[in-house]
Amino acid sequence: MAASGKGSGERATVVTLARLAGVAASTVSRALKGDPRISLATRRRIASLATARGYMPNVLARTLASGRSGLIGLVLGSVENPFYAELMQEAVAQASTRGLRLLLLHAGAGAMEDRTAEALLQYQVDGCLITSAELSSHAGRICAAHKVPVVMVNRVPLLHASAVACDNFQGGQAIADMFGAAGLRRFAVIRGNPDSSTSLERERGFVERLTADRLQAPLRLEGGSTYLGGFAAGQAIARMAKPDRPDAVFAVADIMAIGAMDAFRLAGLAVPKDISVAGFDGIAASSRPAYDLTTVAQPLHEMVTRALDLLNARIADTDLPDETVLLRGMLKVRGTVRRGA
Amino acid sequence: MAASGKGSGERATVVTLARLAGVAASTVSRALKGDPRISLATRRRIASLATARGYMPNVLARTLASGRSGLIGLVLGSVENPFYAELMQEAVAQASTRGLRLLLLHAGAGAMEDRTAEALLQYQVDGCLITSAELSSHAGRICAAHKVPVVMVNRVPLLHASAVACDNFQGGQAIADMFGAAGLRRFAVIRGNPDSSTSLERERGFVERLTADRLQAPLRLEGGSTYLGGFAAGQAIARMAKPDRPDAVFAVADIMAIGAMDAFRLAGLAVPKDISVAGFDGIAASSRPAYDLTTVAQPLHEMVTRALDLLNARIADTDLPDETVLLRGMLKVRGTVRRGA
DNA sequence: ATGTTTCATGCATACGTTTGCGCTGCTACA
DNA sequence: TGTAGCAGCGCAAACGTATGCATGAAACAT
Repeated sequence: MAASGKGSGERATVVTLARLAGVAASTVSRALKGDPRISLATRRRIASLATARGYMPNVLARTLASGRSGLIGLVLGSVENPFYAELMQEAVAQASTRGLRLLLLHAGAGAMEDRTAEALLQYQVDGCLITSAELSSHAGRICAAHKVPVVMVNRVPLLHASAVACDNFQGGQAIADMFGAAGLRRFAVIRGNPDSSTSLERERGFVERLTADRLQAPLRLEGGSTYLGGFAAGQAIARMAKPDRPDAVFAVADIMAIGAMDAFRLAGLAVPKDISVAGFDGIAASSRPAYDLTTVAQPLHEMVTRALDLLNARIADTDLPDETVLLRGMLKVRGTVRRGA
Repeated sequence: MAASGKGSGERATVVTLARLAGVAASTVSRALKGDPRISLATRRRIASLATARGYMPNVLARTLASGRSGLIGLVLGSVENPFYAELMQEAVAQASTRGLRLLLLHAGAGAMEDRTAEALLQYQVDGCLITSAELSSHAGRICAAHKVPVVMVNRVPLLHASAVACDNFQGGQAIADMFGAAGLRRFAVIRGNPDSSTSLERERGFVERLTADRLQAPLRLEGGSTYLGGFAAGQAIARMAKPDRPDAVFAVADIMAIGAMDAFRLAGLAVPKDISVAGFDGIAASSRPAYDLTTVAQPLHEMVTRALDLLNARIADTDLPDETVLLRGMLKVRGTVRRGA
């Protein structure tokens, strides 16, 4: 049998199908969409012809004619933080079931920004999902100028855009409450990327709740939202004299919490006996027995669903007002926090 | 007024620019490409007009006319293994500098395969990078039928396709040599996904070299290329009575080695004092002080470069024969292997 | 001064699809 | 029997770009 198996050589188009069916190309186009103006009999005939010939619509041509590409730009920052890899995977899976495809764009530094934004326009994306802190303002502005709807994920919008995020503030508070209830009294917070609203909100929720409860204000260490940053912060904490040393550490991202735990372990500090640890995100690694990390898990599936909903609505109606959806994360108390009072 | 309609709100097209420059659209098209047939003066004039108007070519229209989309399909499997996340990031970065964009496709189970393959054709991808074991045969066949060049990364081709991979066999041998030189004598290998040629080759290299050196054939455990699989295998090993227990474990992927190390640690087994461990891939986590894992690092950057080169060549000339590039990995001896003889 | 190149550009058409509008017949109602 | 209404379909014009071929003019050689 021939390499192609199906088609008799040429790629099937609406025109070829039309010729075969003895109708006009427009009829084929409409029939394939189930347009009720075409009789059921004709629709069936064309449909079976299409599958027989292995017809695949040329999405690009459709875009040109209709203005809709079915393409969503997914702008990623670094995926060093596994949370973003998980987010991406979820986005790909859900977009695919909705018949959307993702154009993957990397938001590197500086000059790349323009290239990234260019691509968004050149490929006529219908909308855009942004998960990167750095380029949000620039690309966001460009998208707004060209009427491309934008939804930020895990970010609050700095500009004209909608957003879906976890209620980071509330999550930070929840951690503070939990530490307090466990009888912990000396705190540290490992901060994230200072440009990320997400990190700041988590920290703010934590700190404000401690203050409100008249608990000691936490020591603040920089972690930069990376494993290495968390590790370094953990080392710094481990080096402190016992009386000064915090008995509970909140890292505003799991990946940093994991780094800190590794540092503690290497320094001979036991978790949670000597020091309690909590993170935020609920990445897969947090549930590994080796860490069993207490954390606030982000509702990843729901976040992506809502983000695509928001985007879809704004693609259908460009004039919809911006909207921010805040979803509550789920506190998962696991083994890294000392029990009881 | 209808004739002029110069409103800067209008999206600039070749036609718009042509009208403004007082030339034909074809001249604009050629000028923007730097076609030497157009005089330098005209080219300059049009170029400046284009930037002034913020002209962005419509890639989709270009594709329709020229047949080249500049789009590369990137077919991913699960990114549970961080190696693939790193690979993806590298691919995005390099593709972007070459002016290629990536259409992200997820290779889920079963039914998704068809949807995935459909998308490849519908969006007229110029070529396709496949990193997923499961769907390689199916999607590969479809691509071949439609003359879409395919390059497998980290896979050897089962079918009509080119490929770039690390020399997995040689890497497995290198691990065996290193274990032997360290005086280790009782071995275990934690196997990967049984459908993945990569995993099998690593294992084969390891086993054959041990055999060739008249060393004991290794115990074989299943790890399924996941953290959890590695962890379970580690637990199984840790449960063994000391005299039977291997003194060296080769996990054919770092993520499994890390799982096994966690299991050892939890079981009170010290690495490398009680047991030596080696992995394969060189993922970021392997270099963390908490693991400091001996491994064979894959030349990620080089692999992606070669893969894109292969793809480019086959896009330019569809009749180029398939080619498989094997790159040597780099053995990184770190702290998880007992020193000396 | 005439014929021949070379250069710079325009014309037309193609790519595959969508979509507004118009054209047939047929049915039904008066 | 005439005519309005409607179901079913075709025509043709987009969408933005690329490209083979034709064209006109200038430069060159004869």
